[in-house]
Amino acid sequence: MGPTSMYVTITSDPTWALPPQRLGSRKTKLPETHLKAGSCLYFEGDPVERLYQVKKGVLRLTRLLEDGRRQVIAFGYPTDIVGFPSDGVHHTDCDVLVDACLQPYRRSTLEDGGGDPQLHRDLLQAALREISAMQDHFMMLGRKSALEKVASFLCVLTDRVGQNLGEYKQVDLPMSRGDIADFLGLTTETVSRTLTQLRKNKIIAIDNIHTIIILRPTALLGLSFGDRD
Amino acid sequence: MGPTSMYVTITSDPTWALPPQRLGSRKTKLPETHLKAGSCLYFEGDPVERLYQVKKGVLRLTRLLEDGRRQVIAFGYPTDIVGFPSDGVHHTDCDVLVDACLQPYRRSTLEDGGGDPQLHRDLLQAALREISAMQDHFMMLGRKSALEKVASFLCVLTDRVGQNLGEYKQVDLPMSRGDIADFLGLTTETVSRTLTQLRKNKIIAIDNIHTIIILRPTALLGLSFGDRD
DNA sequence: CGGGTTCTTGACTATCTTCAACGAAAGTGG
DNA sequence: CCACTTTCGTTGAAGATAGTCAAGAACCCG
Repeated sequence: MGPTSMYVTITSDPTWALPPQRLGSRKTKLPETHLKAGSCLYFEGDPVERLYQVKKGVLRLTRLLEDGRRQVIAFGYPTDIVGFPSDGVHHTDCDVLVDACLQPYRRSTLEDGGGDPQLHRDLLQAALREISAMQDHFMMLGRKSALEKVASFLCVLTDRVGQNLGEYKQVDLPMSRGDIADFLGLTTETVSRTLTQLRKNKIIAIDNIHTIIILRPTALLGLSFGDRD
Repeated sequence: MGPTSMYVTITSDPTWALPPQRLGSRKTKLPETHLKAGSCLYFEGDPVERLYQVKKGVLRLTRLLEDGRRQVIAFGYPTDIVGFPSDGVHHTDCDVLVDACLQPYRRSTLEDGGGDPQLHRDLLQAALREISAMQDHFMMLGRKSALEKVASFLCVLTDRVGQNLGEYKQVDLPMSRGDIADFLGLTTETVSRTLTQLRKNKIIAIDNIHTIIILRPTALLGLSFGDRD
């Protein structure tokens, strides 16, 4: 997947496979930012000074409704870019889930090039990929069942940051069940039950709360598309 | 709301109120395109040659899952811009719901300026607004009830293209109930029943299938946020 | 008109949520 | 380092919301 925040979406688009590891040229590069888990990068409504490419760690982008309902918009993993402005301000909160290292870019680089045309192009492409990725996520939120959502989530995360263990795969879930629920439009209870169901069907194993072993990757992928279990 | 496709989202962002009616300067402008209802502007997977600003009419952007499930991504109303590319191809289908007149722009204008910096900036801003609007729509799809979704939909559409009739308002729904359902992540039956419920509670009146009168705009807005009816 | 599509309505069902309890894990202060 | 507290995760039972299936009504188009 490309240099844009992570959406849990099954896409077979092969052009996403090779994200540029380093954007633009090196002139007047801003220093990297290091942030501890639990800290906050920005809040909804803050004026945008910088965009950030995640180098290490995991971020969480959220939006809140007045009555407290919450939607996790995306998780930001390495190579992702977060902080696209709209009318000059942030439209999500952004918190750090896992100690992070971020490369900041000036907002002006996105908006008028700011003397680095290559970086300008890269940031724009990242924004366009973001739009496409969000469209995929619409399908997930609007049209998939709880099982399909959770299966999709595990598949995408495993593809991006999982490890191969022979025929099995393993993936770390640094976020809480509540975060996953708010990302998928479910409740924590439903996420928990769905994981249990996958475990009982021997599709996955739950090594510890934050570490999932994918016992049958192909079966899980099938479930994410709605194949009968 | 700004020059980006319509998402049904309640946002109080005041900066969205004044979309530029004409983007960029006039040099080498492409001729407007006229399309009949029922025709198709592009399909998912088509290479992107042009972006389009809707001048008149209504477009529908959709995405399909292999098994036929469908998600309407957005409806395109006048001032909206549709057709943002990702990796050079379209990621939705785009059909015409109401006879449309479109202003095309070269893809290169978005991607490298193409000799018109102002237009380049405007298109980029439209893309960034699109991201923000989609984030709002996530909240709708993931966290709102059927009643809240339908109420939100009516409110946003009325704000954008409704007419004032004294204390009442009126709005045209050129799309089918199925389109609304696929936009909101519901079934046609649920959309229909929810409209009936609003009618029975005297919040709206259904003049004809495609014309809704908002009898109590404030009450409807309340429902869209989850106030008790 | 007449036939096909779309919309509405009803009865029933399934899925997911809610509420509640319990257990496990993690954080805190002695 | 351990006991205490709190948060987080799992599970169960009950309930609500929205989906499914089916039929009839309204609308549209030739």
